[in-house]
Amino acid sequence: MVRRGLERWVSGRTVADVEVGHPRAVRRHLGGGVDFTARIVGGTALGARRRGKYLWLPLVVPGQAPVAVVAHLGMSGQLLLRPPEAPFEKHLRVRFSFTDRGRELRFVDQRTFGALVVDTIDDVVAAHVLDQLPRSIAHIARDPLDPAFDDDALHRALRRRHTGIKRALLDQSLVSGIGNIYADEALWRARLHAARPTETLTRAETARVLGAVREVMTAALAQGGTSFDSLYVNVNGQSGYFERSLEAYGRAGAPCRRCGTLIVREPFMNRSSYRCPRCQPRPRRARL
DNA sequence: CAGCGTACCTGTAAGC
DNA sequence: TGCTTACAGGTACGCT
Repeated sequence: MVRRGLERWVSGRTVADVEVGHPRAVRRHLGGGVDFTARIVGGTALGARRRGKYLWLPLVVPGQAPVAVVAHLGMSGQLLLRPPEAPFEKHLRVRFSFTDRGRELRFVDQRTFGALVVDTIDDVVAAHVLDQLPRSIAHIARDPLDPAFDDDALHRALRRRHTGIKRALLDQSLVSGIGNIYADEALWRARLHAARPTETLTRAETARVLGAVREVMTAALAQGGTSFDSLYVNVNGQSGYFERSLEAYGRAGAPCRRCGTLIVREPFMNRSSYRCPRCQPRPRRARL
């Protein structure tokens, strides 16, 4: 959704100036804010791409190798398209203005977990810039809704791993786009415990998990989608999804909508997991 | 090297 | 009422 909005609003436009208002927003850019700006001013955006939780804008800069502005929105990040005269948002971190003096792109991020990087794109034939992955996210796997996602390869990768299924689902190098909430929802649907060892997963179980992940992502996408009909690119695609469809996440003490057993909350990696103790019993050999 | 724990940050909500 | 503490989230890095 955000990607589509970006594509529509930013494609073909040339960056006039960049203002980095908060150094933390570019902390993963090695050259710092000055270099971040220098590398993209004068560059023209070719489109907008996404992989997992990352978005990027491939840019052609005259006299330079193509680059990409790579964004991770973290939990609270937004990319907004605002008139230049619009008052600054409280948590405005980075501002991109364009030579056409139209709407500027603003990166707004309350909790500062999001980050922007200017990255190189390897081995580029100019015509294929849009197909290349920026270097910094070369390790990010496809998401399960990607037509090129390989279900069988994931199954084999899981069987090779020695960890719990929830940890694996959160590992963006195995499968991308899944966070704590989607993981809990998918595991509830697939009736699997978070600590189920990945090396013992059957083909049918992997298929069940993948099917569940796809259902959750599709539902979230459908409900989050409403937010982008306004003139800005909104990101908080979960707001609508939160209200209705959650079956496990955040429902501690509430009855499981399949069997009525009370959902429990358990500590997991310094945060929480939610599950139905009856539908998702702890496996004899658990890997958390 | 694979797997696991933790720091990073800030607003909200619960607890005293 | 006002202060303190816990919690939420994804990633990168350090340790075993």
